Amino acid sequence: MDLQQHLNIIQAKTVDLLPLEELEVKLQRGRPLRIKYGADPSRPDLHLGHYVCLKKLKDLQDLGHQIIFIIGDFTAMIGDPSGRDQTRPRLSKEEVRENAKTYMDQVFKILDPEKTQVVYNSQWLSQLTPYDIIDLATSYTVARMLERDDFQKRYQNNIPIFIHEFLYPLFQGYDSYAIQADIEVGGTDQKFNFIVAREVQKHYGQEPQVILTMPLLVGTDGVRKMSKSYGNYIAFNDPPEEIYGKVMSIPDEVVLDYYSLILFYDDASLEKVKQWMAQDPRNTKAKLAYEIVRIFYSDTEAKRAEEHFNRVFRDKQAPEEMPTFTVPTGGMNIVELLYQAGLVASKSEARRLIQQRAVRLNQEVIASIEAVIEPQEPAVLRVGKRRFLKLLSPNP
RNA sequence: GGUGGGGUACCCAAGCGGCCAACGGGGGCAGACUGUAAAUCUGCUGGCACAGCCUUCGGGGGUUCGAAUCCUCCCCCCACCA
Repeated sequence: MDLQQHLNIIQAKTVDLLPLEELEVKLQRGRPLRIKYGADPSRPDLHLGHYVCLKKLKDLQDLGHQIIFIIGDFTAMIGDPSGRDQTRPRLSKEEVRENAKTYMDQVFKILDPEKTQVVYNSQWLSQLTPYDIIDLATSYTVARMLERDDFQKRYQNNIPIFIHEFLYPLFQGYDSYAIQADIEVGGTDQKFNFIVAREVQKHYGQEPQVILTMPLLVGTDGVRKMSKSYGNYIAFNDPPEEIYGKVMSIPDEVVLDYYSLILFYDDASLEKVKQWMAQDPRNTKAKLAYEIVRIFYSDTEAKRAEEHFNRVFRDKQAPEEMPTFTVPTGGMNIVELLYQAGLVASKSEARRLIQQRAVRLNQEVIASIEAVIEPQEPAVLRVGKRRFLKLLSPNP
């Protein structure tokens, strides 16, 4: 493979890749590059938004470069309050370890564990003395810190910025120095931090890293970026049917984004998807859903998820598998039953749903909150579109 | 350190002694329509033993027949000044 091909793969789907010249110089040396990726162990649930970067890491790994995964345990133990409203929970060492394990289990669905190095940044950050920290702090100015758009926004909107939040980008930069990163990969929201890292590396006389940012994936609401706190995410650990269903529910406008950033379709292929989308949006999306399930599971699971979806939502049949509940002899009040079976969070919710004609027993709407359900088989209770319960008779 | 403004349900935001489980918007849930898309229309959105009762308006104490609303102390946030 020549340099240009190599570069093309690295460059695919990136937003920033700079400075390009420095990357070329690094590549020309012929040695594997050290690729940094930072993980936040306070949020161990990975979702498709993370996948965009992981896919990039995977491609880099396949090109023979060394992936270095930094678990930001130091930050997690201190409790970084950035990202607005809530103070992040401070985690104990044990919790961090556990989260990190959960995190990496998911990562290794994509990356090759044999070729991935995992390190904890407390290893070096906790060694820093006040002297070291002040020295580190001389590598950047307050004015430049305030350039960061989220700081700027907060500053303008009277949302507090804490001193230590200025320190985090510096620590992140120190991470780059500590592991001698050649490239750092992350979402575009990380660009600022990556730039700070370059300054930090220079401060210590190290060759600065190249910045590689990936687009942020829009969430299932089609509006905001995918994020756990917005509840618009598709998690690595979601069951196959869940992933399939969530993909089917994304707005049409973002289907192309997903083909591009998850499946990494090139421009020519995307053009075809675009046409297909215009003709048959339903199946264009179904294909997407299938492929995404396949990434995290397998062909078999993807097939099963598809069948499940078609059965339940297209053909409006009950799913093959659903939770069960044994109705006691003599019957049970419907409100009580829904609550005890865990289909609703409270009895009030059960009453509301019944009054809204959202509860069905074998296709028949149950309209009265006084209704008593007798043991019978086969019987399927359904709440709304997606909550199902199989009723059983007590064993004689 | 001083002065002024502010903390209300998942989020934003009204209310400023009883008509307040608390206007309105967002989000969410449900129904109709669909491709479980979007858009649109409608209803719901604290709990329970549900024409009633219980808990909720930063925290504690108090005034009152009655407080999210008044007094007091405390905690937190913001702005300006120093």
